[in-house]
Amino acid sequence: MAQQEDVFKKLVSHCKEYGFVFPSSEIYDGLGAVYDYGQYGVELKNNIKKYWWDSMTLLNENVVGIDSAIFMHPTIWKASGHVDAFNDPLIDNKDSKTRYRADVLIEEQIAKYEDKVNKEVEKAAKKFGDAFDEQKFRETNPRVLENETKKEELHSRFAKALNDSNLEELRQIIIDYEIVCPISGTRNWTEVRQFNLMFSTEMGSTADGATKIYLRPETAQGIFVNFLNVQKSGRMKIPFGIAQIGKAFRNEIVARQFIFRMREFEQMEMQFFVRPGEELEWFAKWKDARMKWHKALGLGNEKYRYHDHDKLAHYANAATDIEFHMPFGFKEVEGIHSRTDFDLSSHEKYSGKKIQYFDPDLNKSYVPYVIETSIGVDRMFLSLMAGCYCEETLPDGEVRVVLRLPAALAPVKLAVLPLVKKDGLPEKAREIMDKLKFNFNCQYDEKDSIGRRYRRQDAIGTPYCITIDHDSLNDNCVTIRYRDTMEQDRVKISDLENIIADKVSMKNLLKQI
RNA sequence: GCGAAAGUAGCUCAGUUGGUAGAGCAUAACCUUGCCAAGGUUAGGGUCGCGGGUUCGAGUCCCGUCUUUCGCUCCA
Repeated sequence: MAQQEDVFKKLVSHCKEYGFVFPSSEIYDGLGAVYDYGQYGVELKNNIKKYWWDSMTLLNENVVGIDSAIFMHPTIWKASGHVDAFNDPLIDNKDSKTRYRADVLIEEQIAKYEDKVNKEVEKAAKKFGDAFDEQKFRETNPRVLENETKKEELHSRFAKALNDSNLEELRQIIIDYEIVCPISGTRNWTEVRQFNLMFSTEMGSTADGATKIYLRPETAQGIFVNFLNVQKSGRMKIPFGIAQIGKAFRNEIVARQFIFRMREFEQMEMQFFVRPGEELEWFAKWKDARMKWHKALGLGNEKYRYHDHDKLAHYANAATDIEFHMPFGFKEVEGIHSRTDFDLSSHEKYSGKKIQYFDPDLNKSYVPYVIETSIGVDRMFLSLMAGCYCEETLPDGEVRVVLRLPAALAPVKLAVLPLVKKDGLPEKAREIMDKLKFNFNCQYDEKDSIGRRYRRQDAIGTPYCITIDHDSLNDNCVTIRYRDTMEQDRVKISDLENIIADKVSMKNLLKQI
């Protein structure tokens, strides 16, 4: 484990040192759990997105893409369940380190007062037998009266605090009524906090006319609310899917582990609409298809596994994760969920619009069922970095740091290196650069010894280097050096374009799915 | 959020009982070599996370704060 943490630390350093990922706002001490992608990071990230997008929209005739806005009508988040599901006032006991819902703690206290009253009444009833006048006892017994008063005071304060969403008052109530933690028995409480996982902002330029809107916590809802638009304008027939890549935002309580859990992140989601009753069949199909997509990258099949959910979310009838072996253990990279008709039905209800599909084969209308595949771009990025980062000891004992990224995803495809920076070699190299730069991300480097330049390219995952030497000027050939094997071939300059194009093509990757 | 540890150059780190900052690698320029890092000369780069306090004097001691990492907690 210590060794794995070590690898993780090295990976984070490597990401920063070589321009893949930087902490956000670093010169201002950073911003919690927000990161920026650097010059190589953005290339890798774009390539990941292209790999996914092409695998969805090119390989599946019945999957099309959209790009919906981040801002959406606030009622959408009521329909999806996001507004209500995460609105509880929470408080922590510092001694037992246990988190409670503040409202539940207070309600329990109210119940305790009621219990006390009831016990007094029971006791008296036993004692006095038939002669017991409960009404009178309740009105006169000092202990009953005391508890009743407390209960009522507490209840009205509590109701008012809840109504006003007054979190400080909730805490004050807990302190005033000496409510203790059931585990530690202490009253060492934190502040009461409301954890809403959605970020909100205001739309509208005047303060009083502004509407509270949310930054989307998932991209899926943008697909659901456009279901009819796409289905009708694209003449889509069920089964069909809608894919989308975009930013999502979650105000995580604890965001950690580098880019694994961020507050601003990017999702690649595909919602596949199917006939009711056929959803589990499609669920199995997508589960399989998505795993193939991952394994085609060649990071090693043993690094992936499924994690089937036993406990299902309110909307799902089947769910599984694809987990990747990160340096800190197997972690979720992608989720595949059978979401039933929960979302579309809910939007029907809240919008008042019929959201159904007329199925000519069945000759009837229905609300389609949905299979969702949802993958985090940033997690995918991290799994690639983790899976490809390699410190290799060469036969002479020297250590080589190499990023064995799939060629199709590598930020830089080709480095063009004159063996020496004189004798017309740089000029020849520039000539080759100018021919190839339209096809691939190429990098020219003439600084330092050739060996050192190879290592620099290894560190950013450049799969191919070509070296222009003195012979090149006469025979129009260059050596091509392979990142993974460090072997070299001599090839014609005129063949370079085709050779490299084939090696870095996304097509060859997609064919393996 | 609670608890623990850490924060000094782009990266990894050193810095003695408190006396105004160093190394290796990296970067840039020039010279030299030329197919797998670490040749020579030179240069740039740090208000020691930030703010207060103690002191004649703080990278060092104290307090606060921010950030990061780990554990717990949470995770549609």
